[in-house]
Amino acid sequence: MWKRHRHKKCIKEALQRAEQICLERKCKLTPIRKKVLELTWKSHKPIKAYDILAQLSSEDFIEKPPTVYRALDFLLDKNLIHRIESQNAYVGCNLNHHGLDSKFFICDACNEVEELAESRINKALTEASKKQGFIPKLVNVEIHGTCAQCAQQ
Amino acid sequence: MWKRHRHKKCIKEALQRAEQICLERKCKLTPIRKKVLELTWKSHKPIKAYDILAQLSSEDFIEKPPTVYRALDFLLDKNLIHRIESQNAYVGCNLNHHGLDSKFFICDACNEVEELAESRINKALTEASKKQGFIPKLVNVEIHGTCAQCAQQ
DNA sequence: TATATAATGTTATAATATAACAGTTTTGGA
DNA sequence: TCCAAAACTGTTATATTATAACATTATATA
Repeated sequence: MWKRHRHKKCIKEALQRAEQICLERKCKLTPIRKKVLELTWKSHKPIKAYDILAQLSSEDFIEKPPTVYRALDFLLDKNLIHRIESQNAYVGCNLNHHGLDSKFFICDACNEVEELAESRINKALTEASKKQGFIPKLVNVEIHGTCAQCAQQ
Repeated sequence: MWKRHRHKKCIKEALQRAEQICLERKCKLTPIRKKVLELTWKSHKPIKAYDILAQLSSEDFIEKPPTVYRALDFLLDKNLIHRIESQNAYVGCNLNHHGLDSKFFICDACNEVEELAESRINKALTEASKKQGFIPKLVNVEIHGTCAQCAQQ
């Protein structure tokens, strides 16, 4: 995704953020939830629920779908991960979501996903909503195409 | 969705557009495809593949999943319908898509969907892409919330 | 320590989608 | 016209994604 991207730092920061948010919201980052969060951060490619399942079962965890979906639901609720709707897959999030909007660039070549925090888009969406009399609660934007790295090649 | 909305007109126009597009693109709006298109236009609420299946089987059509998914794929390819990713459901489209972008208001109260043709949003998306060096091919925007009609009540 | 709440375990099944191959219809060219 | 290719549809089976429902265990706190 990015040149000279130190991914271990991403993961570490994500886990620290998660701990922080769980403190604030008085909930627990249990071993399963933590492990699932780590797996969504394994790379910047979205991971599928049943792939998470497979990874868990290759370790000491119990390997039934509800286990995974519960952990995913927990993490989604805390905005620690997002669901990429067009792929039925999940990816870690390191943004602070004030509004409930998520916007992604999804590279169809390398499958990496990058989340945007772009207020211009939000502004345009808000204005379009107002014009229509629509009251927005939750926004999801998925932009498929080719990322800068893949485009160079 | 809209006050005094004459829905039969929507359906009629959608079918005419479909015939037109099939002429231009030298493909056929077969009875199954036409029927599936009509079902996506039954209302402005997205319809699920297996609900289409159920409706088909209550008529003279064959009722197997591939039949439906093939028709849906055909219609999606021609931009005659769209898939609402957050609902695994399908809805008719009456816009002319120049770029491959689709943007929806989805009312969580009445479940009706309205498609936007809003160039300001496209512009913001294009600019954000350029800034990131990302080459967009296909954009999907789903805005959940409350529509004007439902908000009044 | 009792007990309520949260979290996890377990079984089963629902909902969504596609692979693979067989048969039929349509189309366009010899 | 008739043949071959392409497009379309039929059919069986199965893959993929997700949840319902209830049992058990851990944790927090009165």
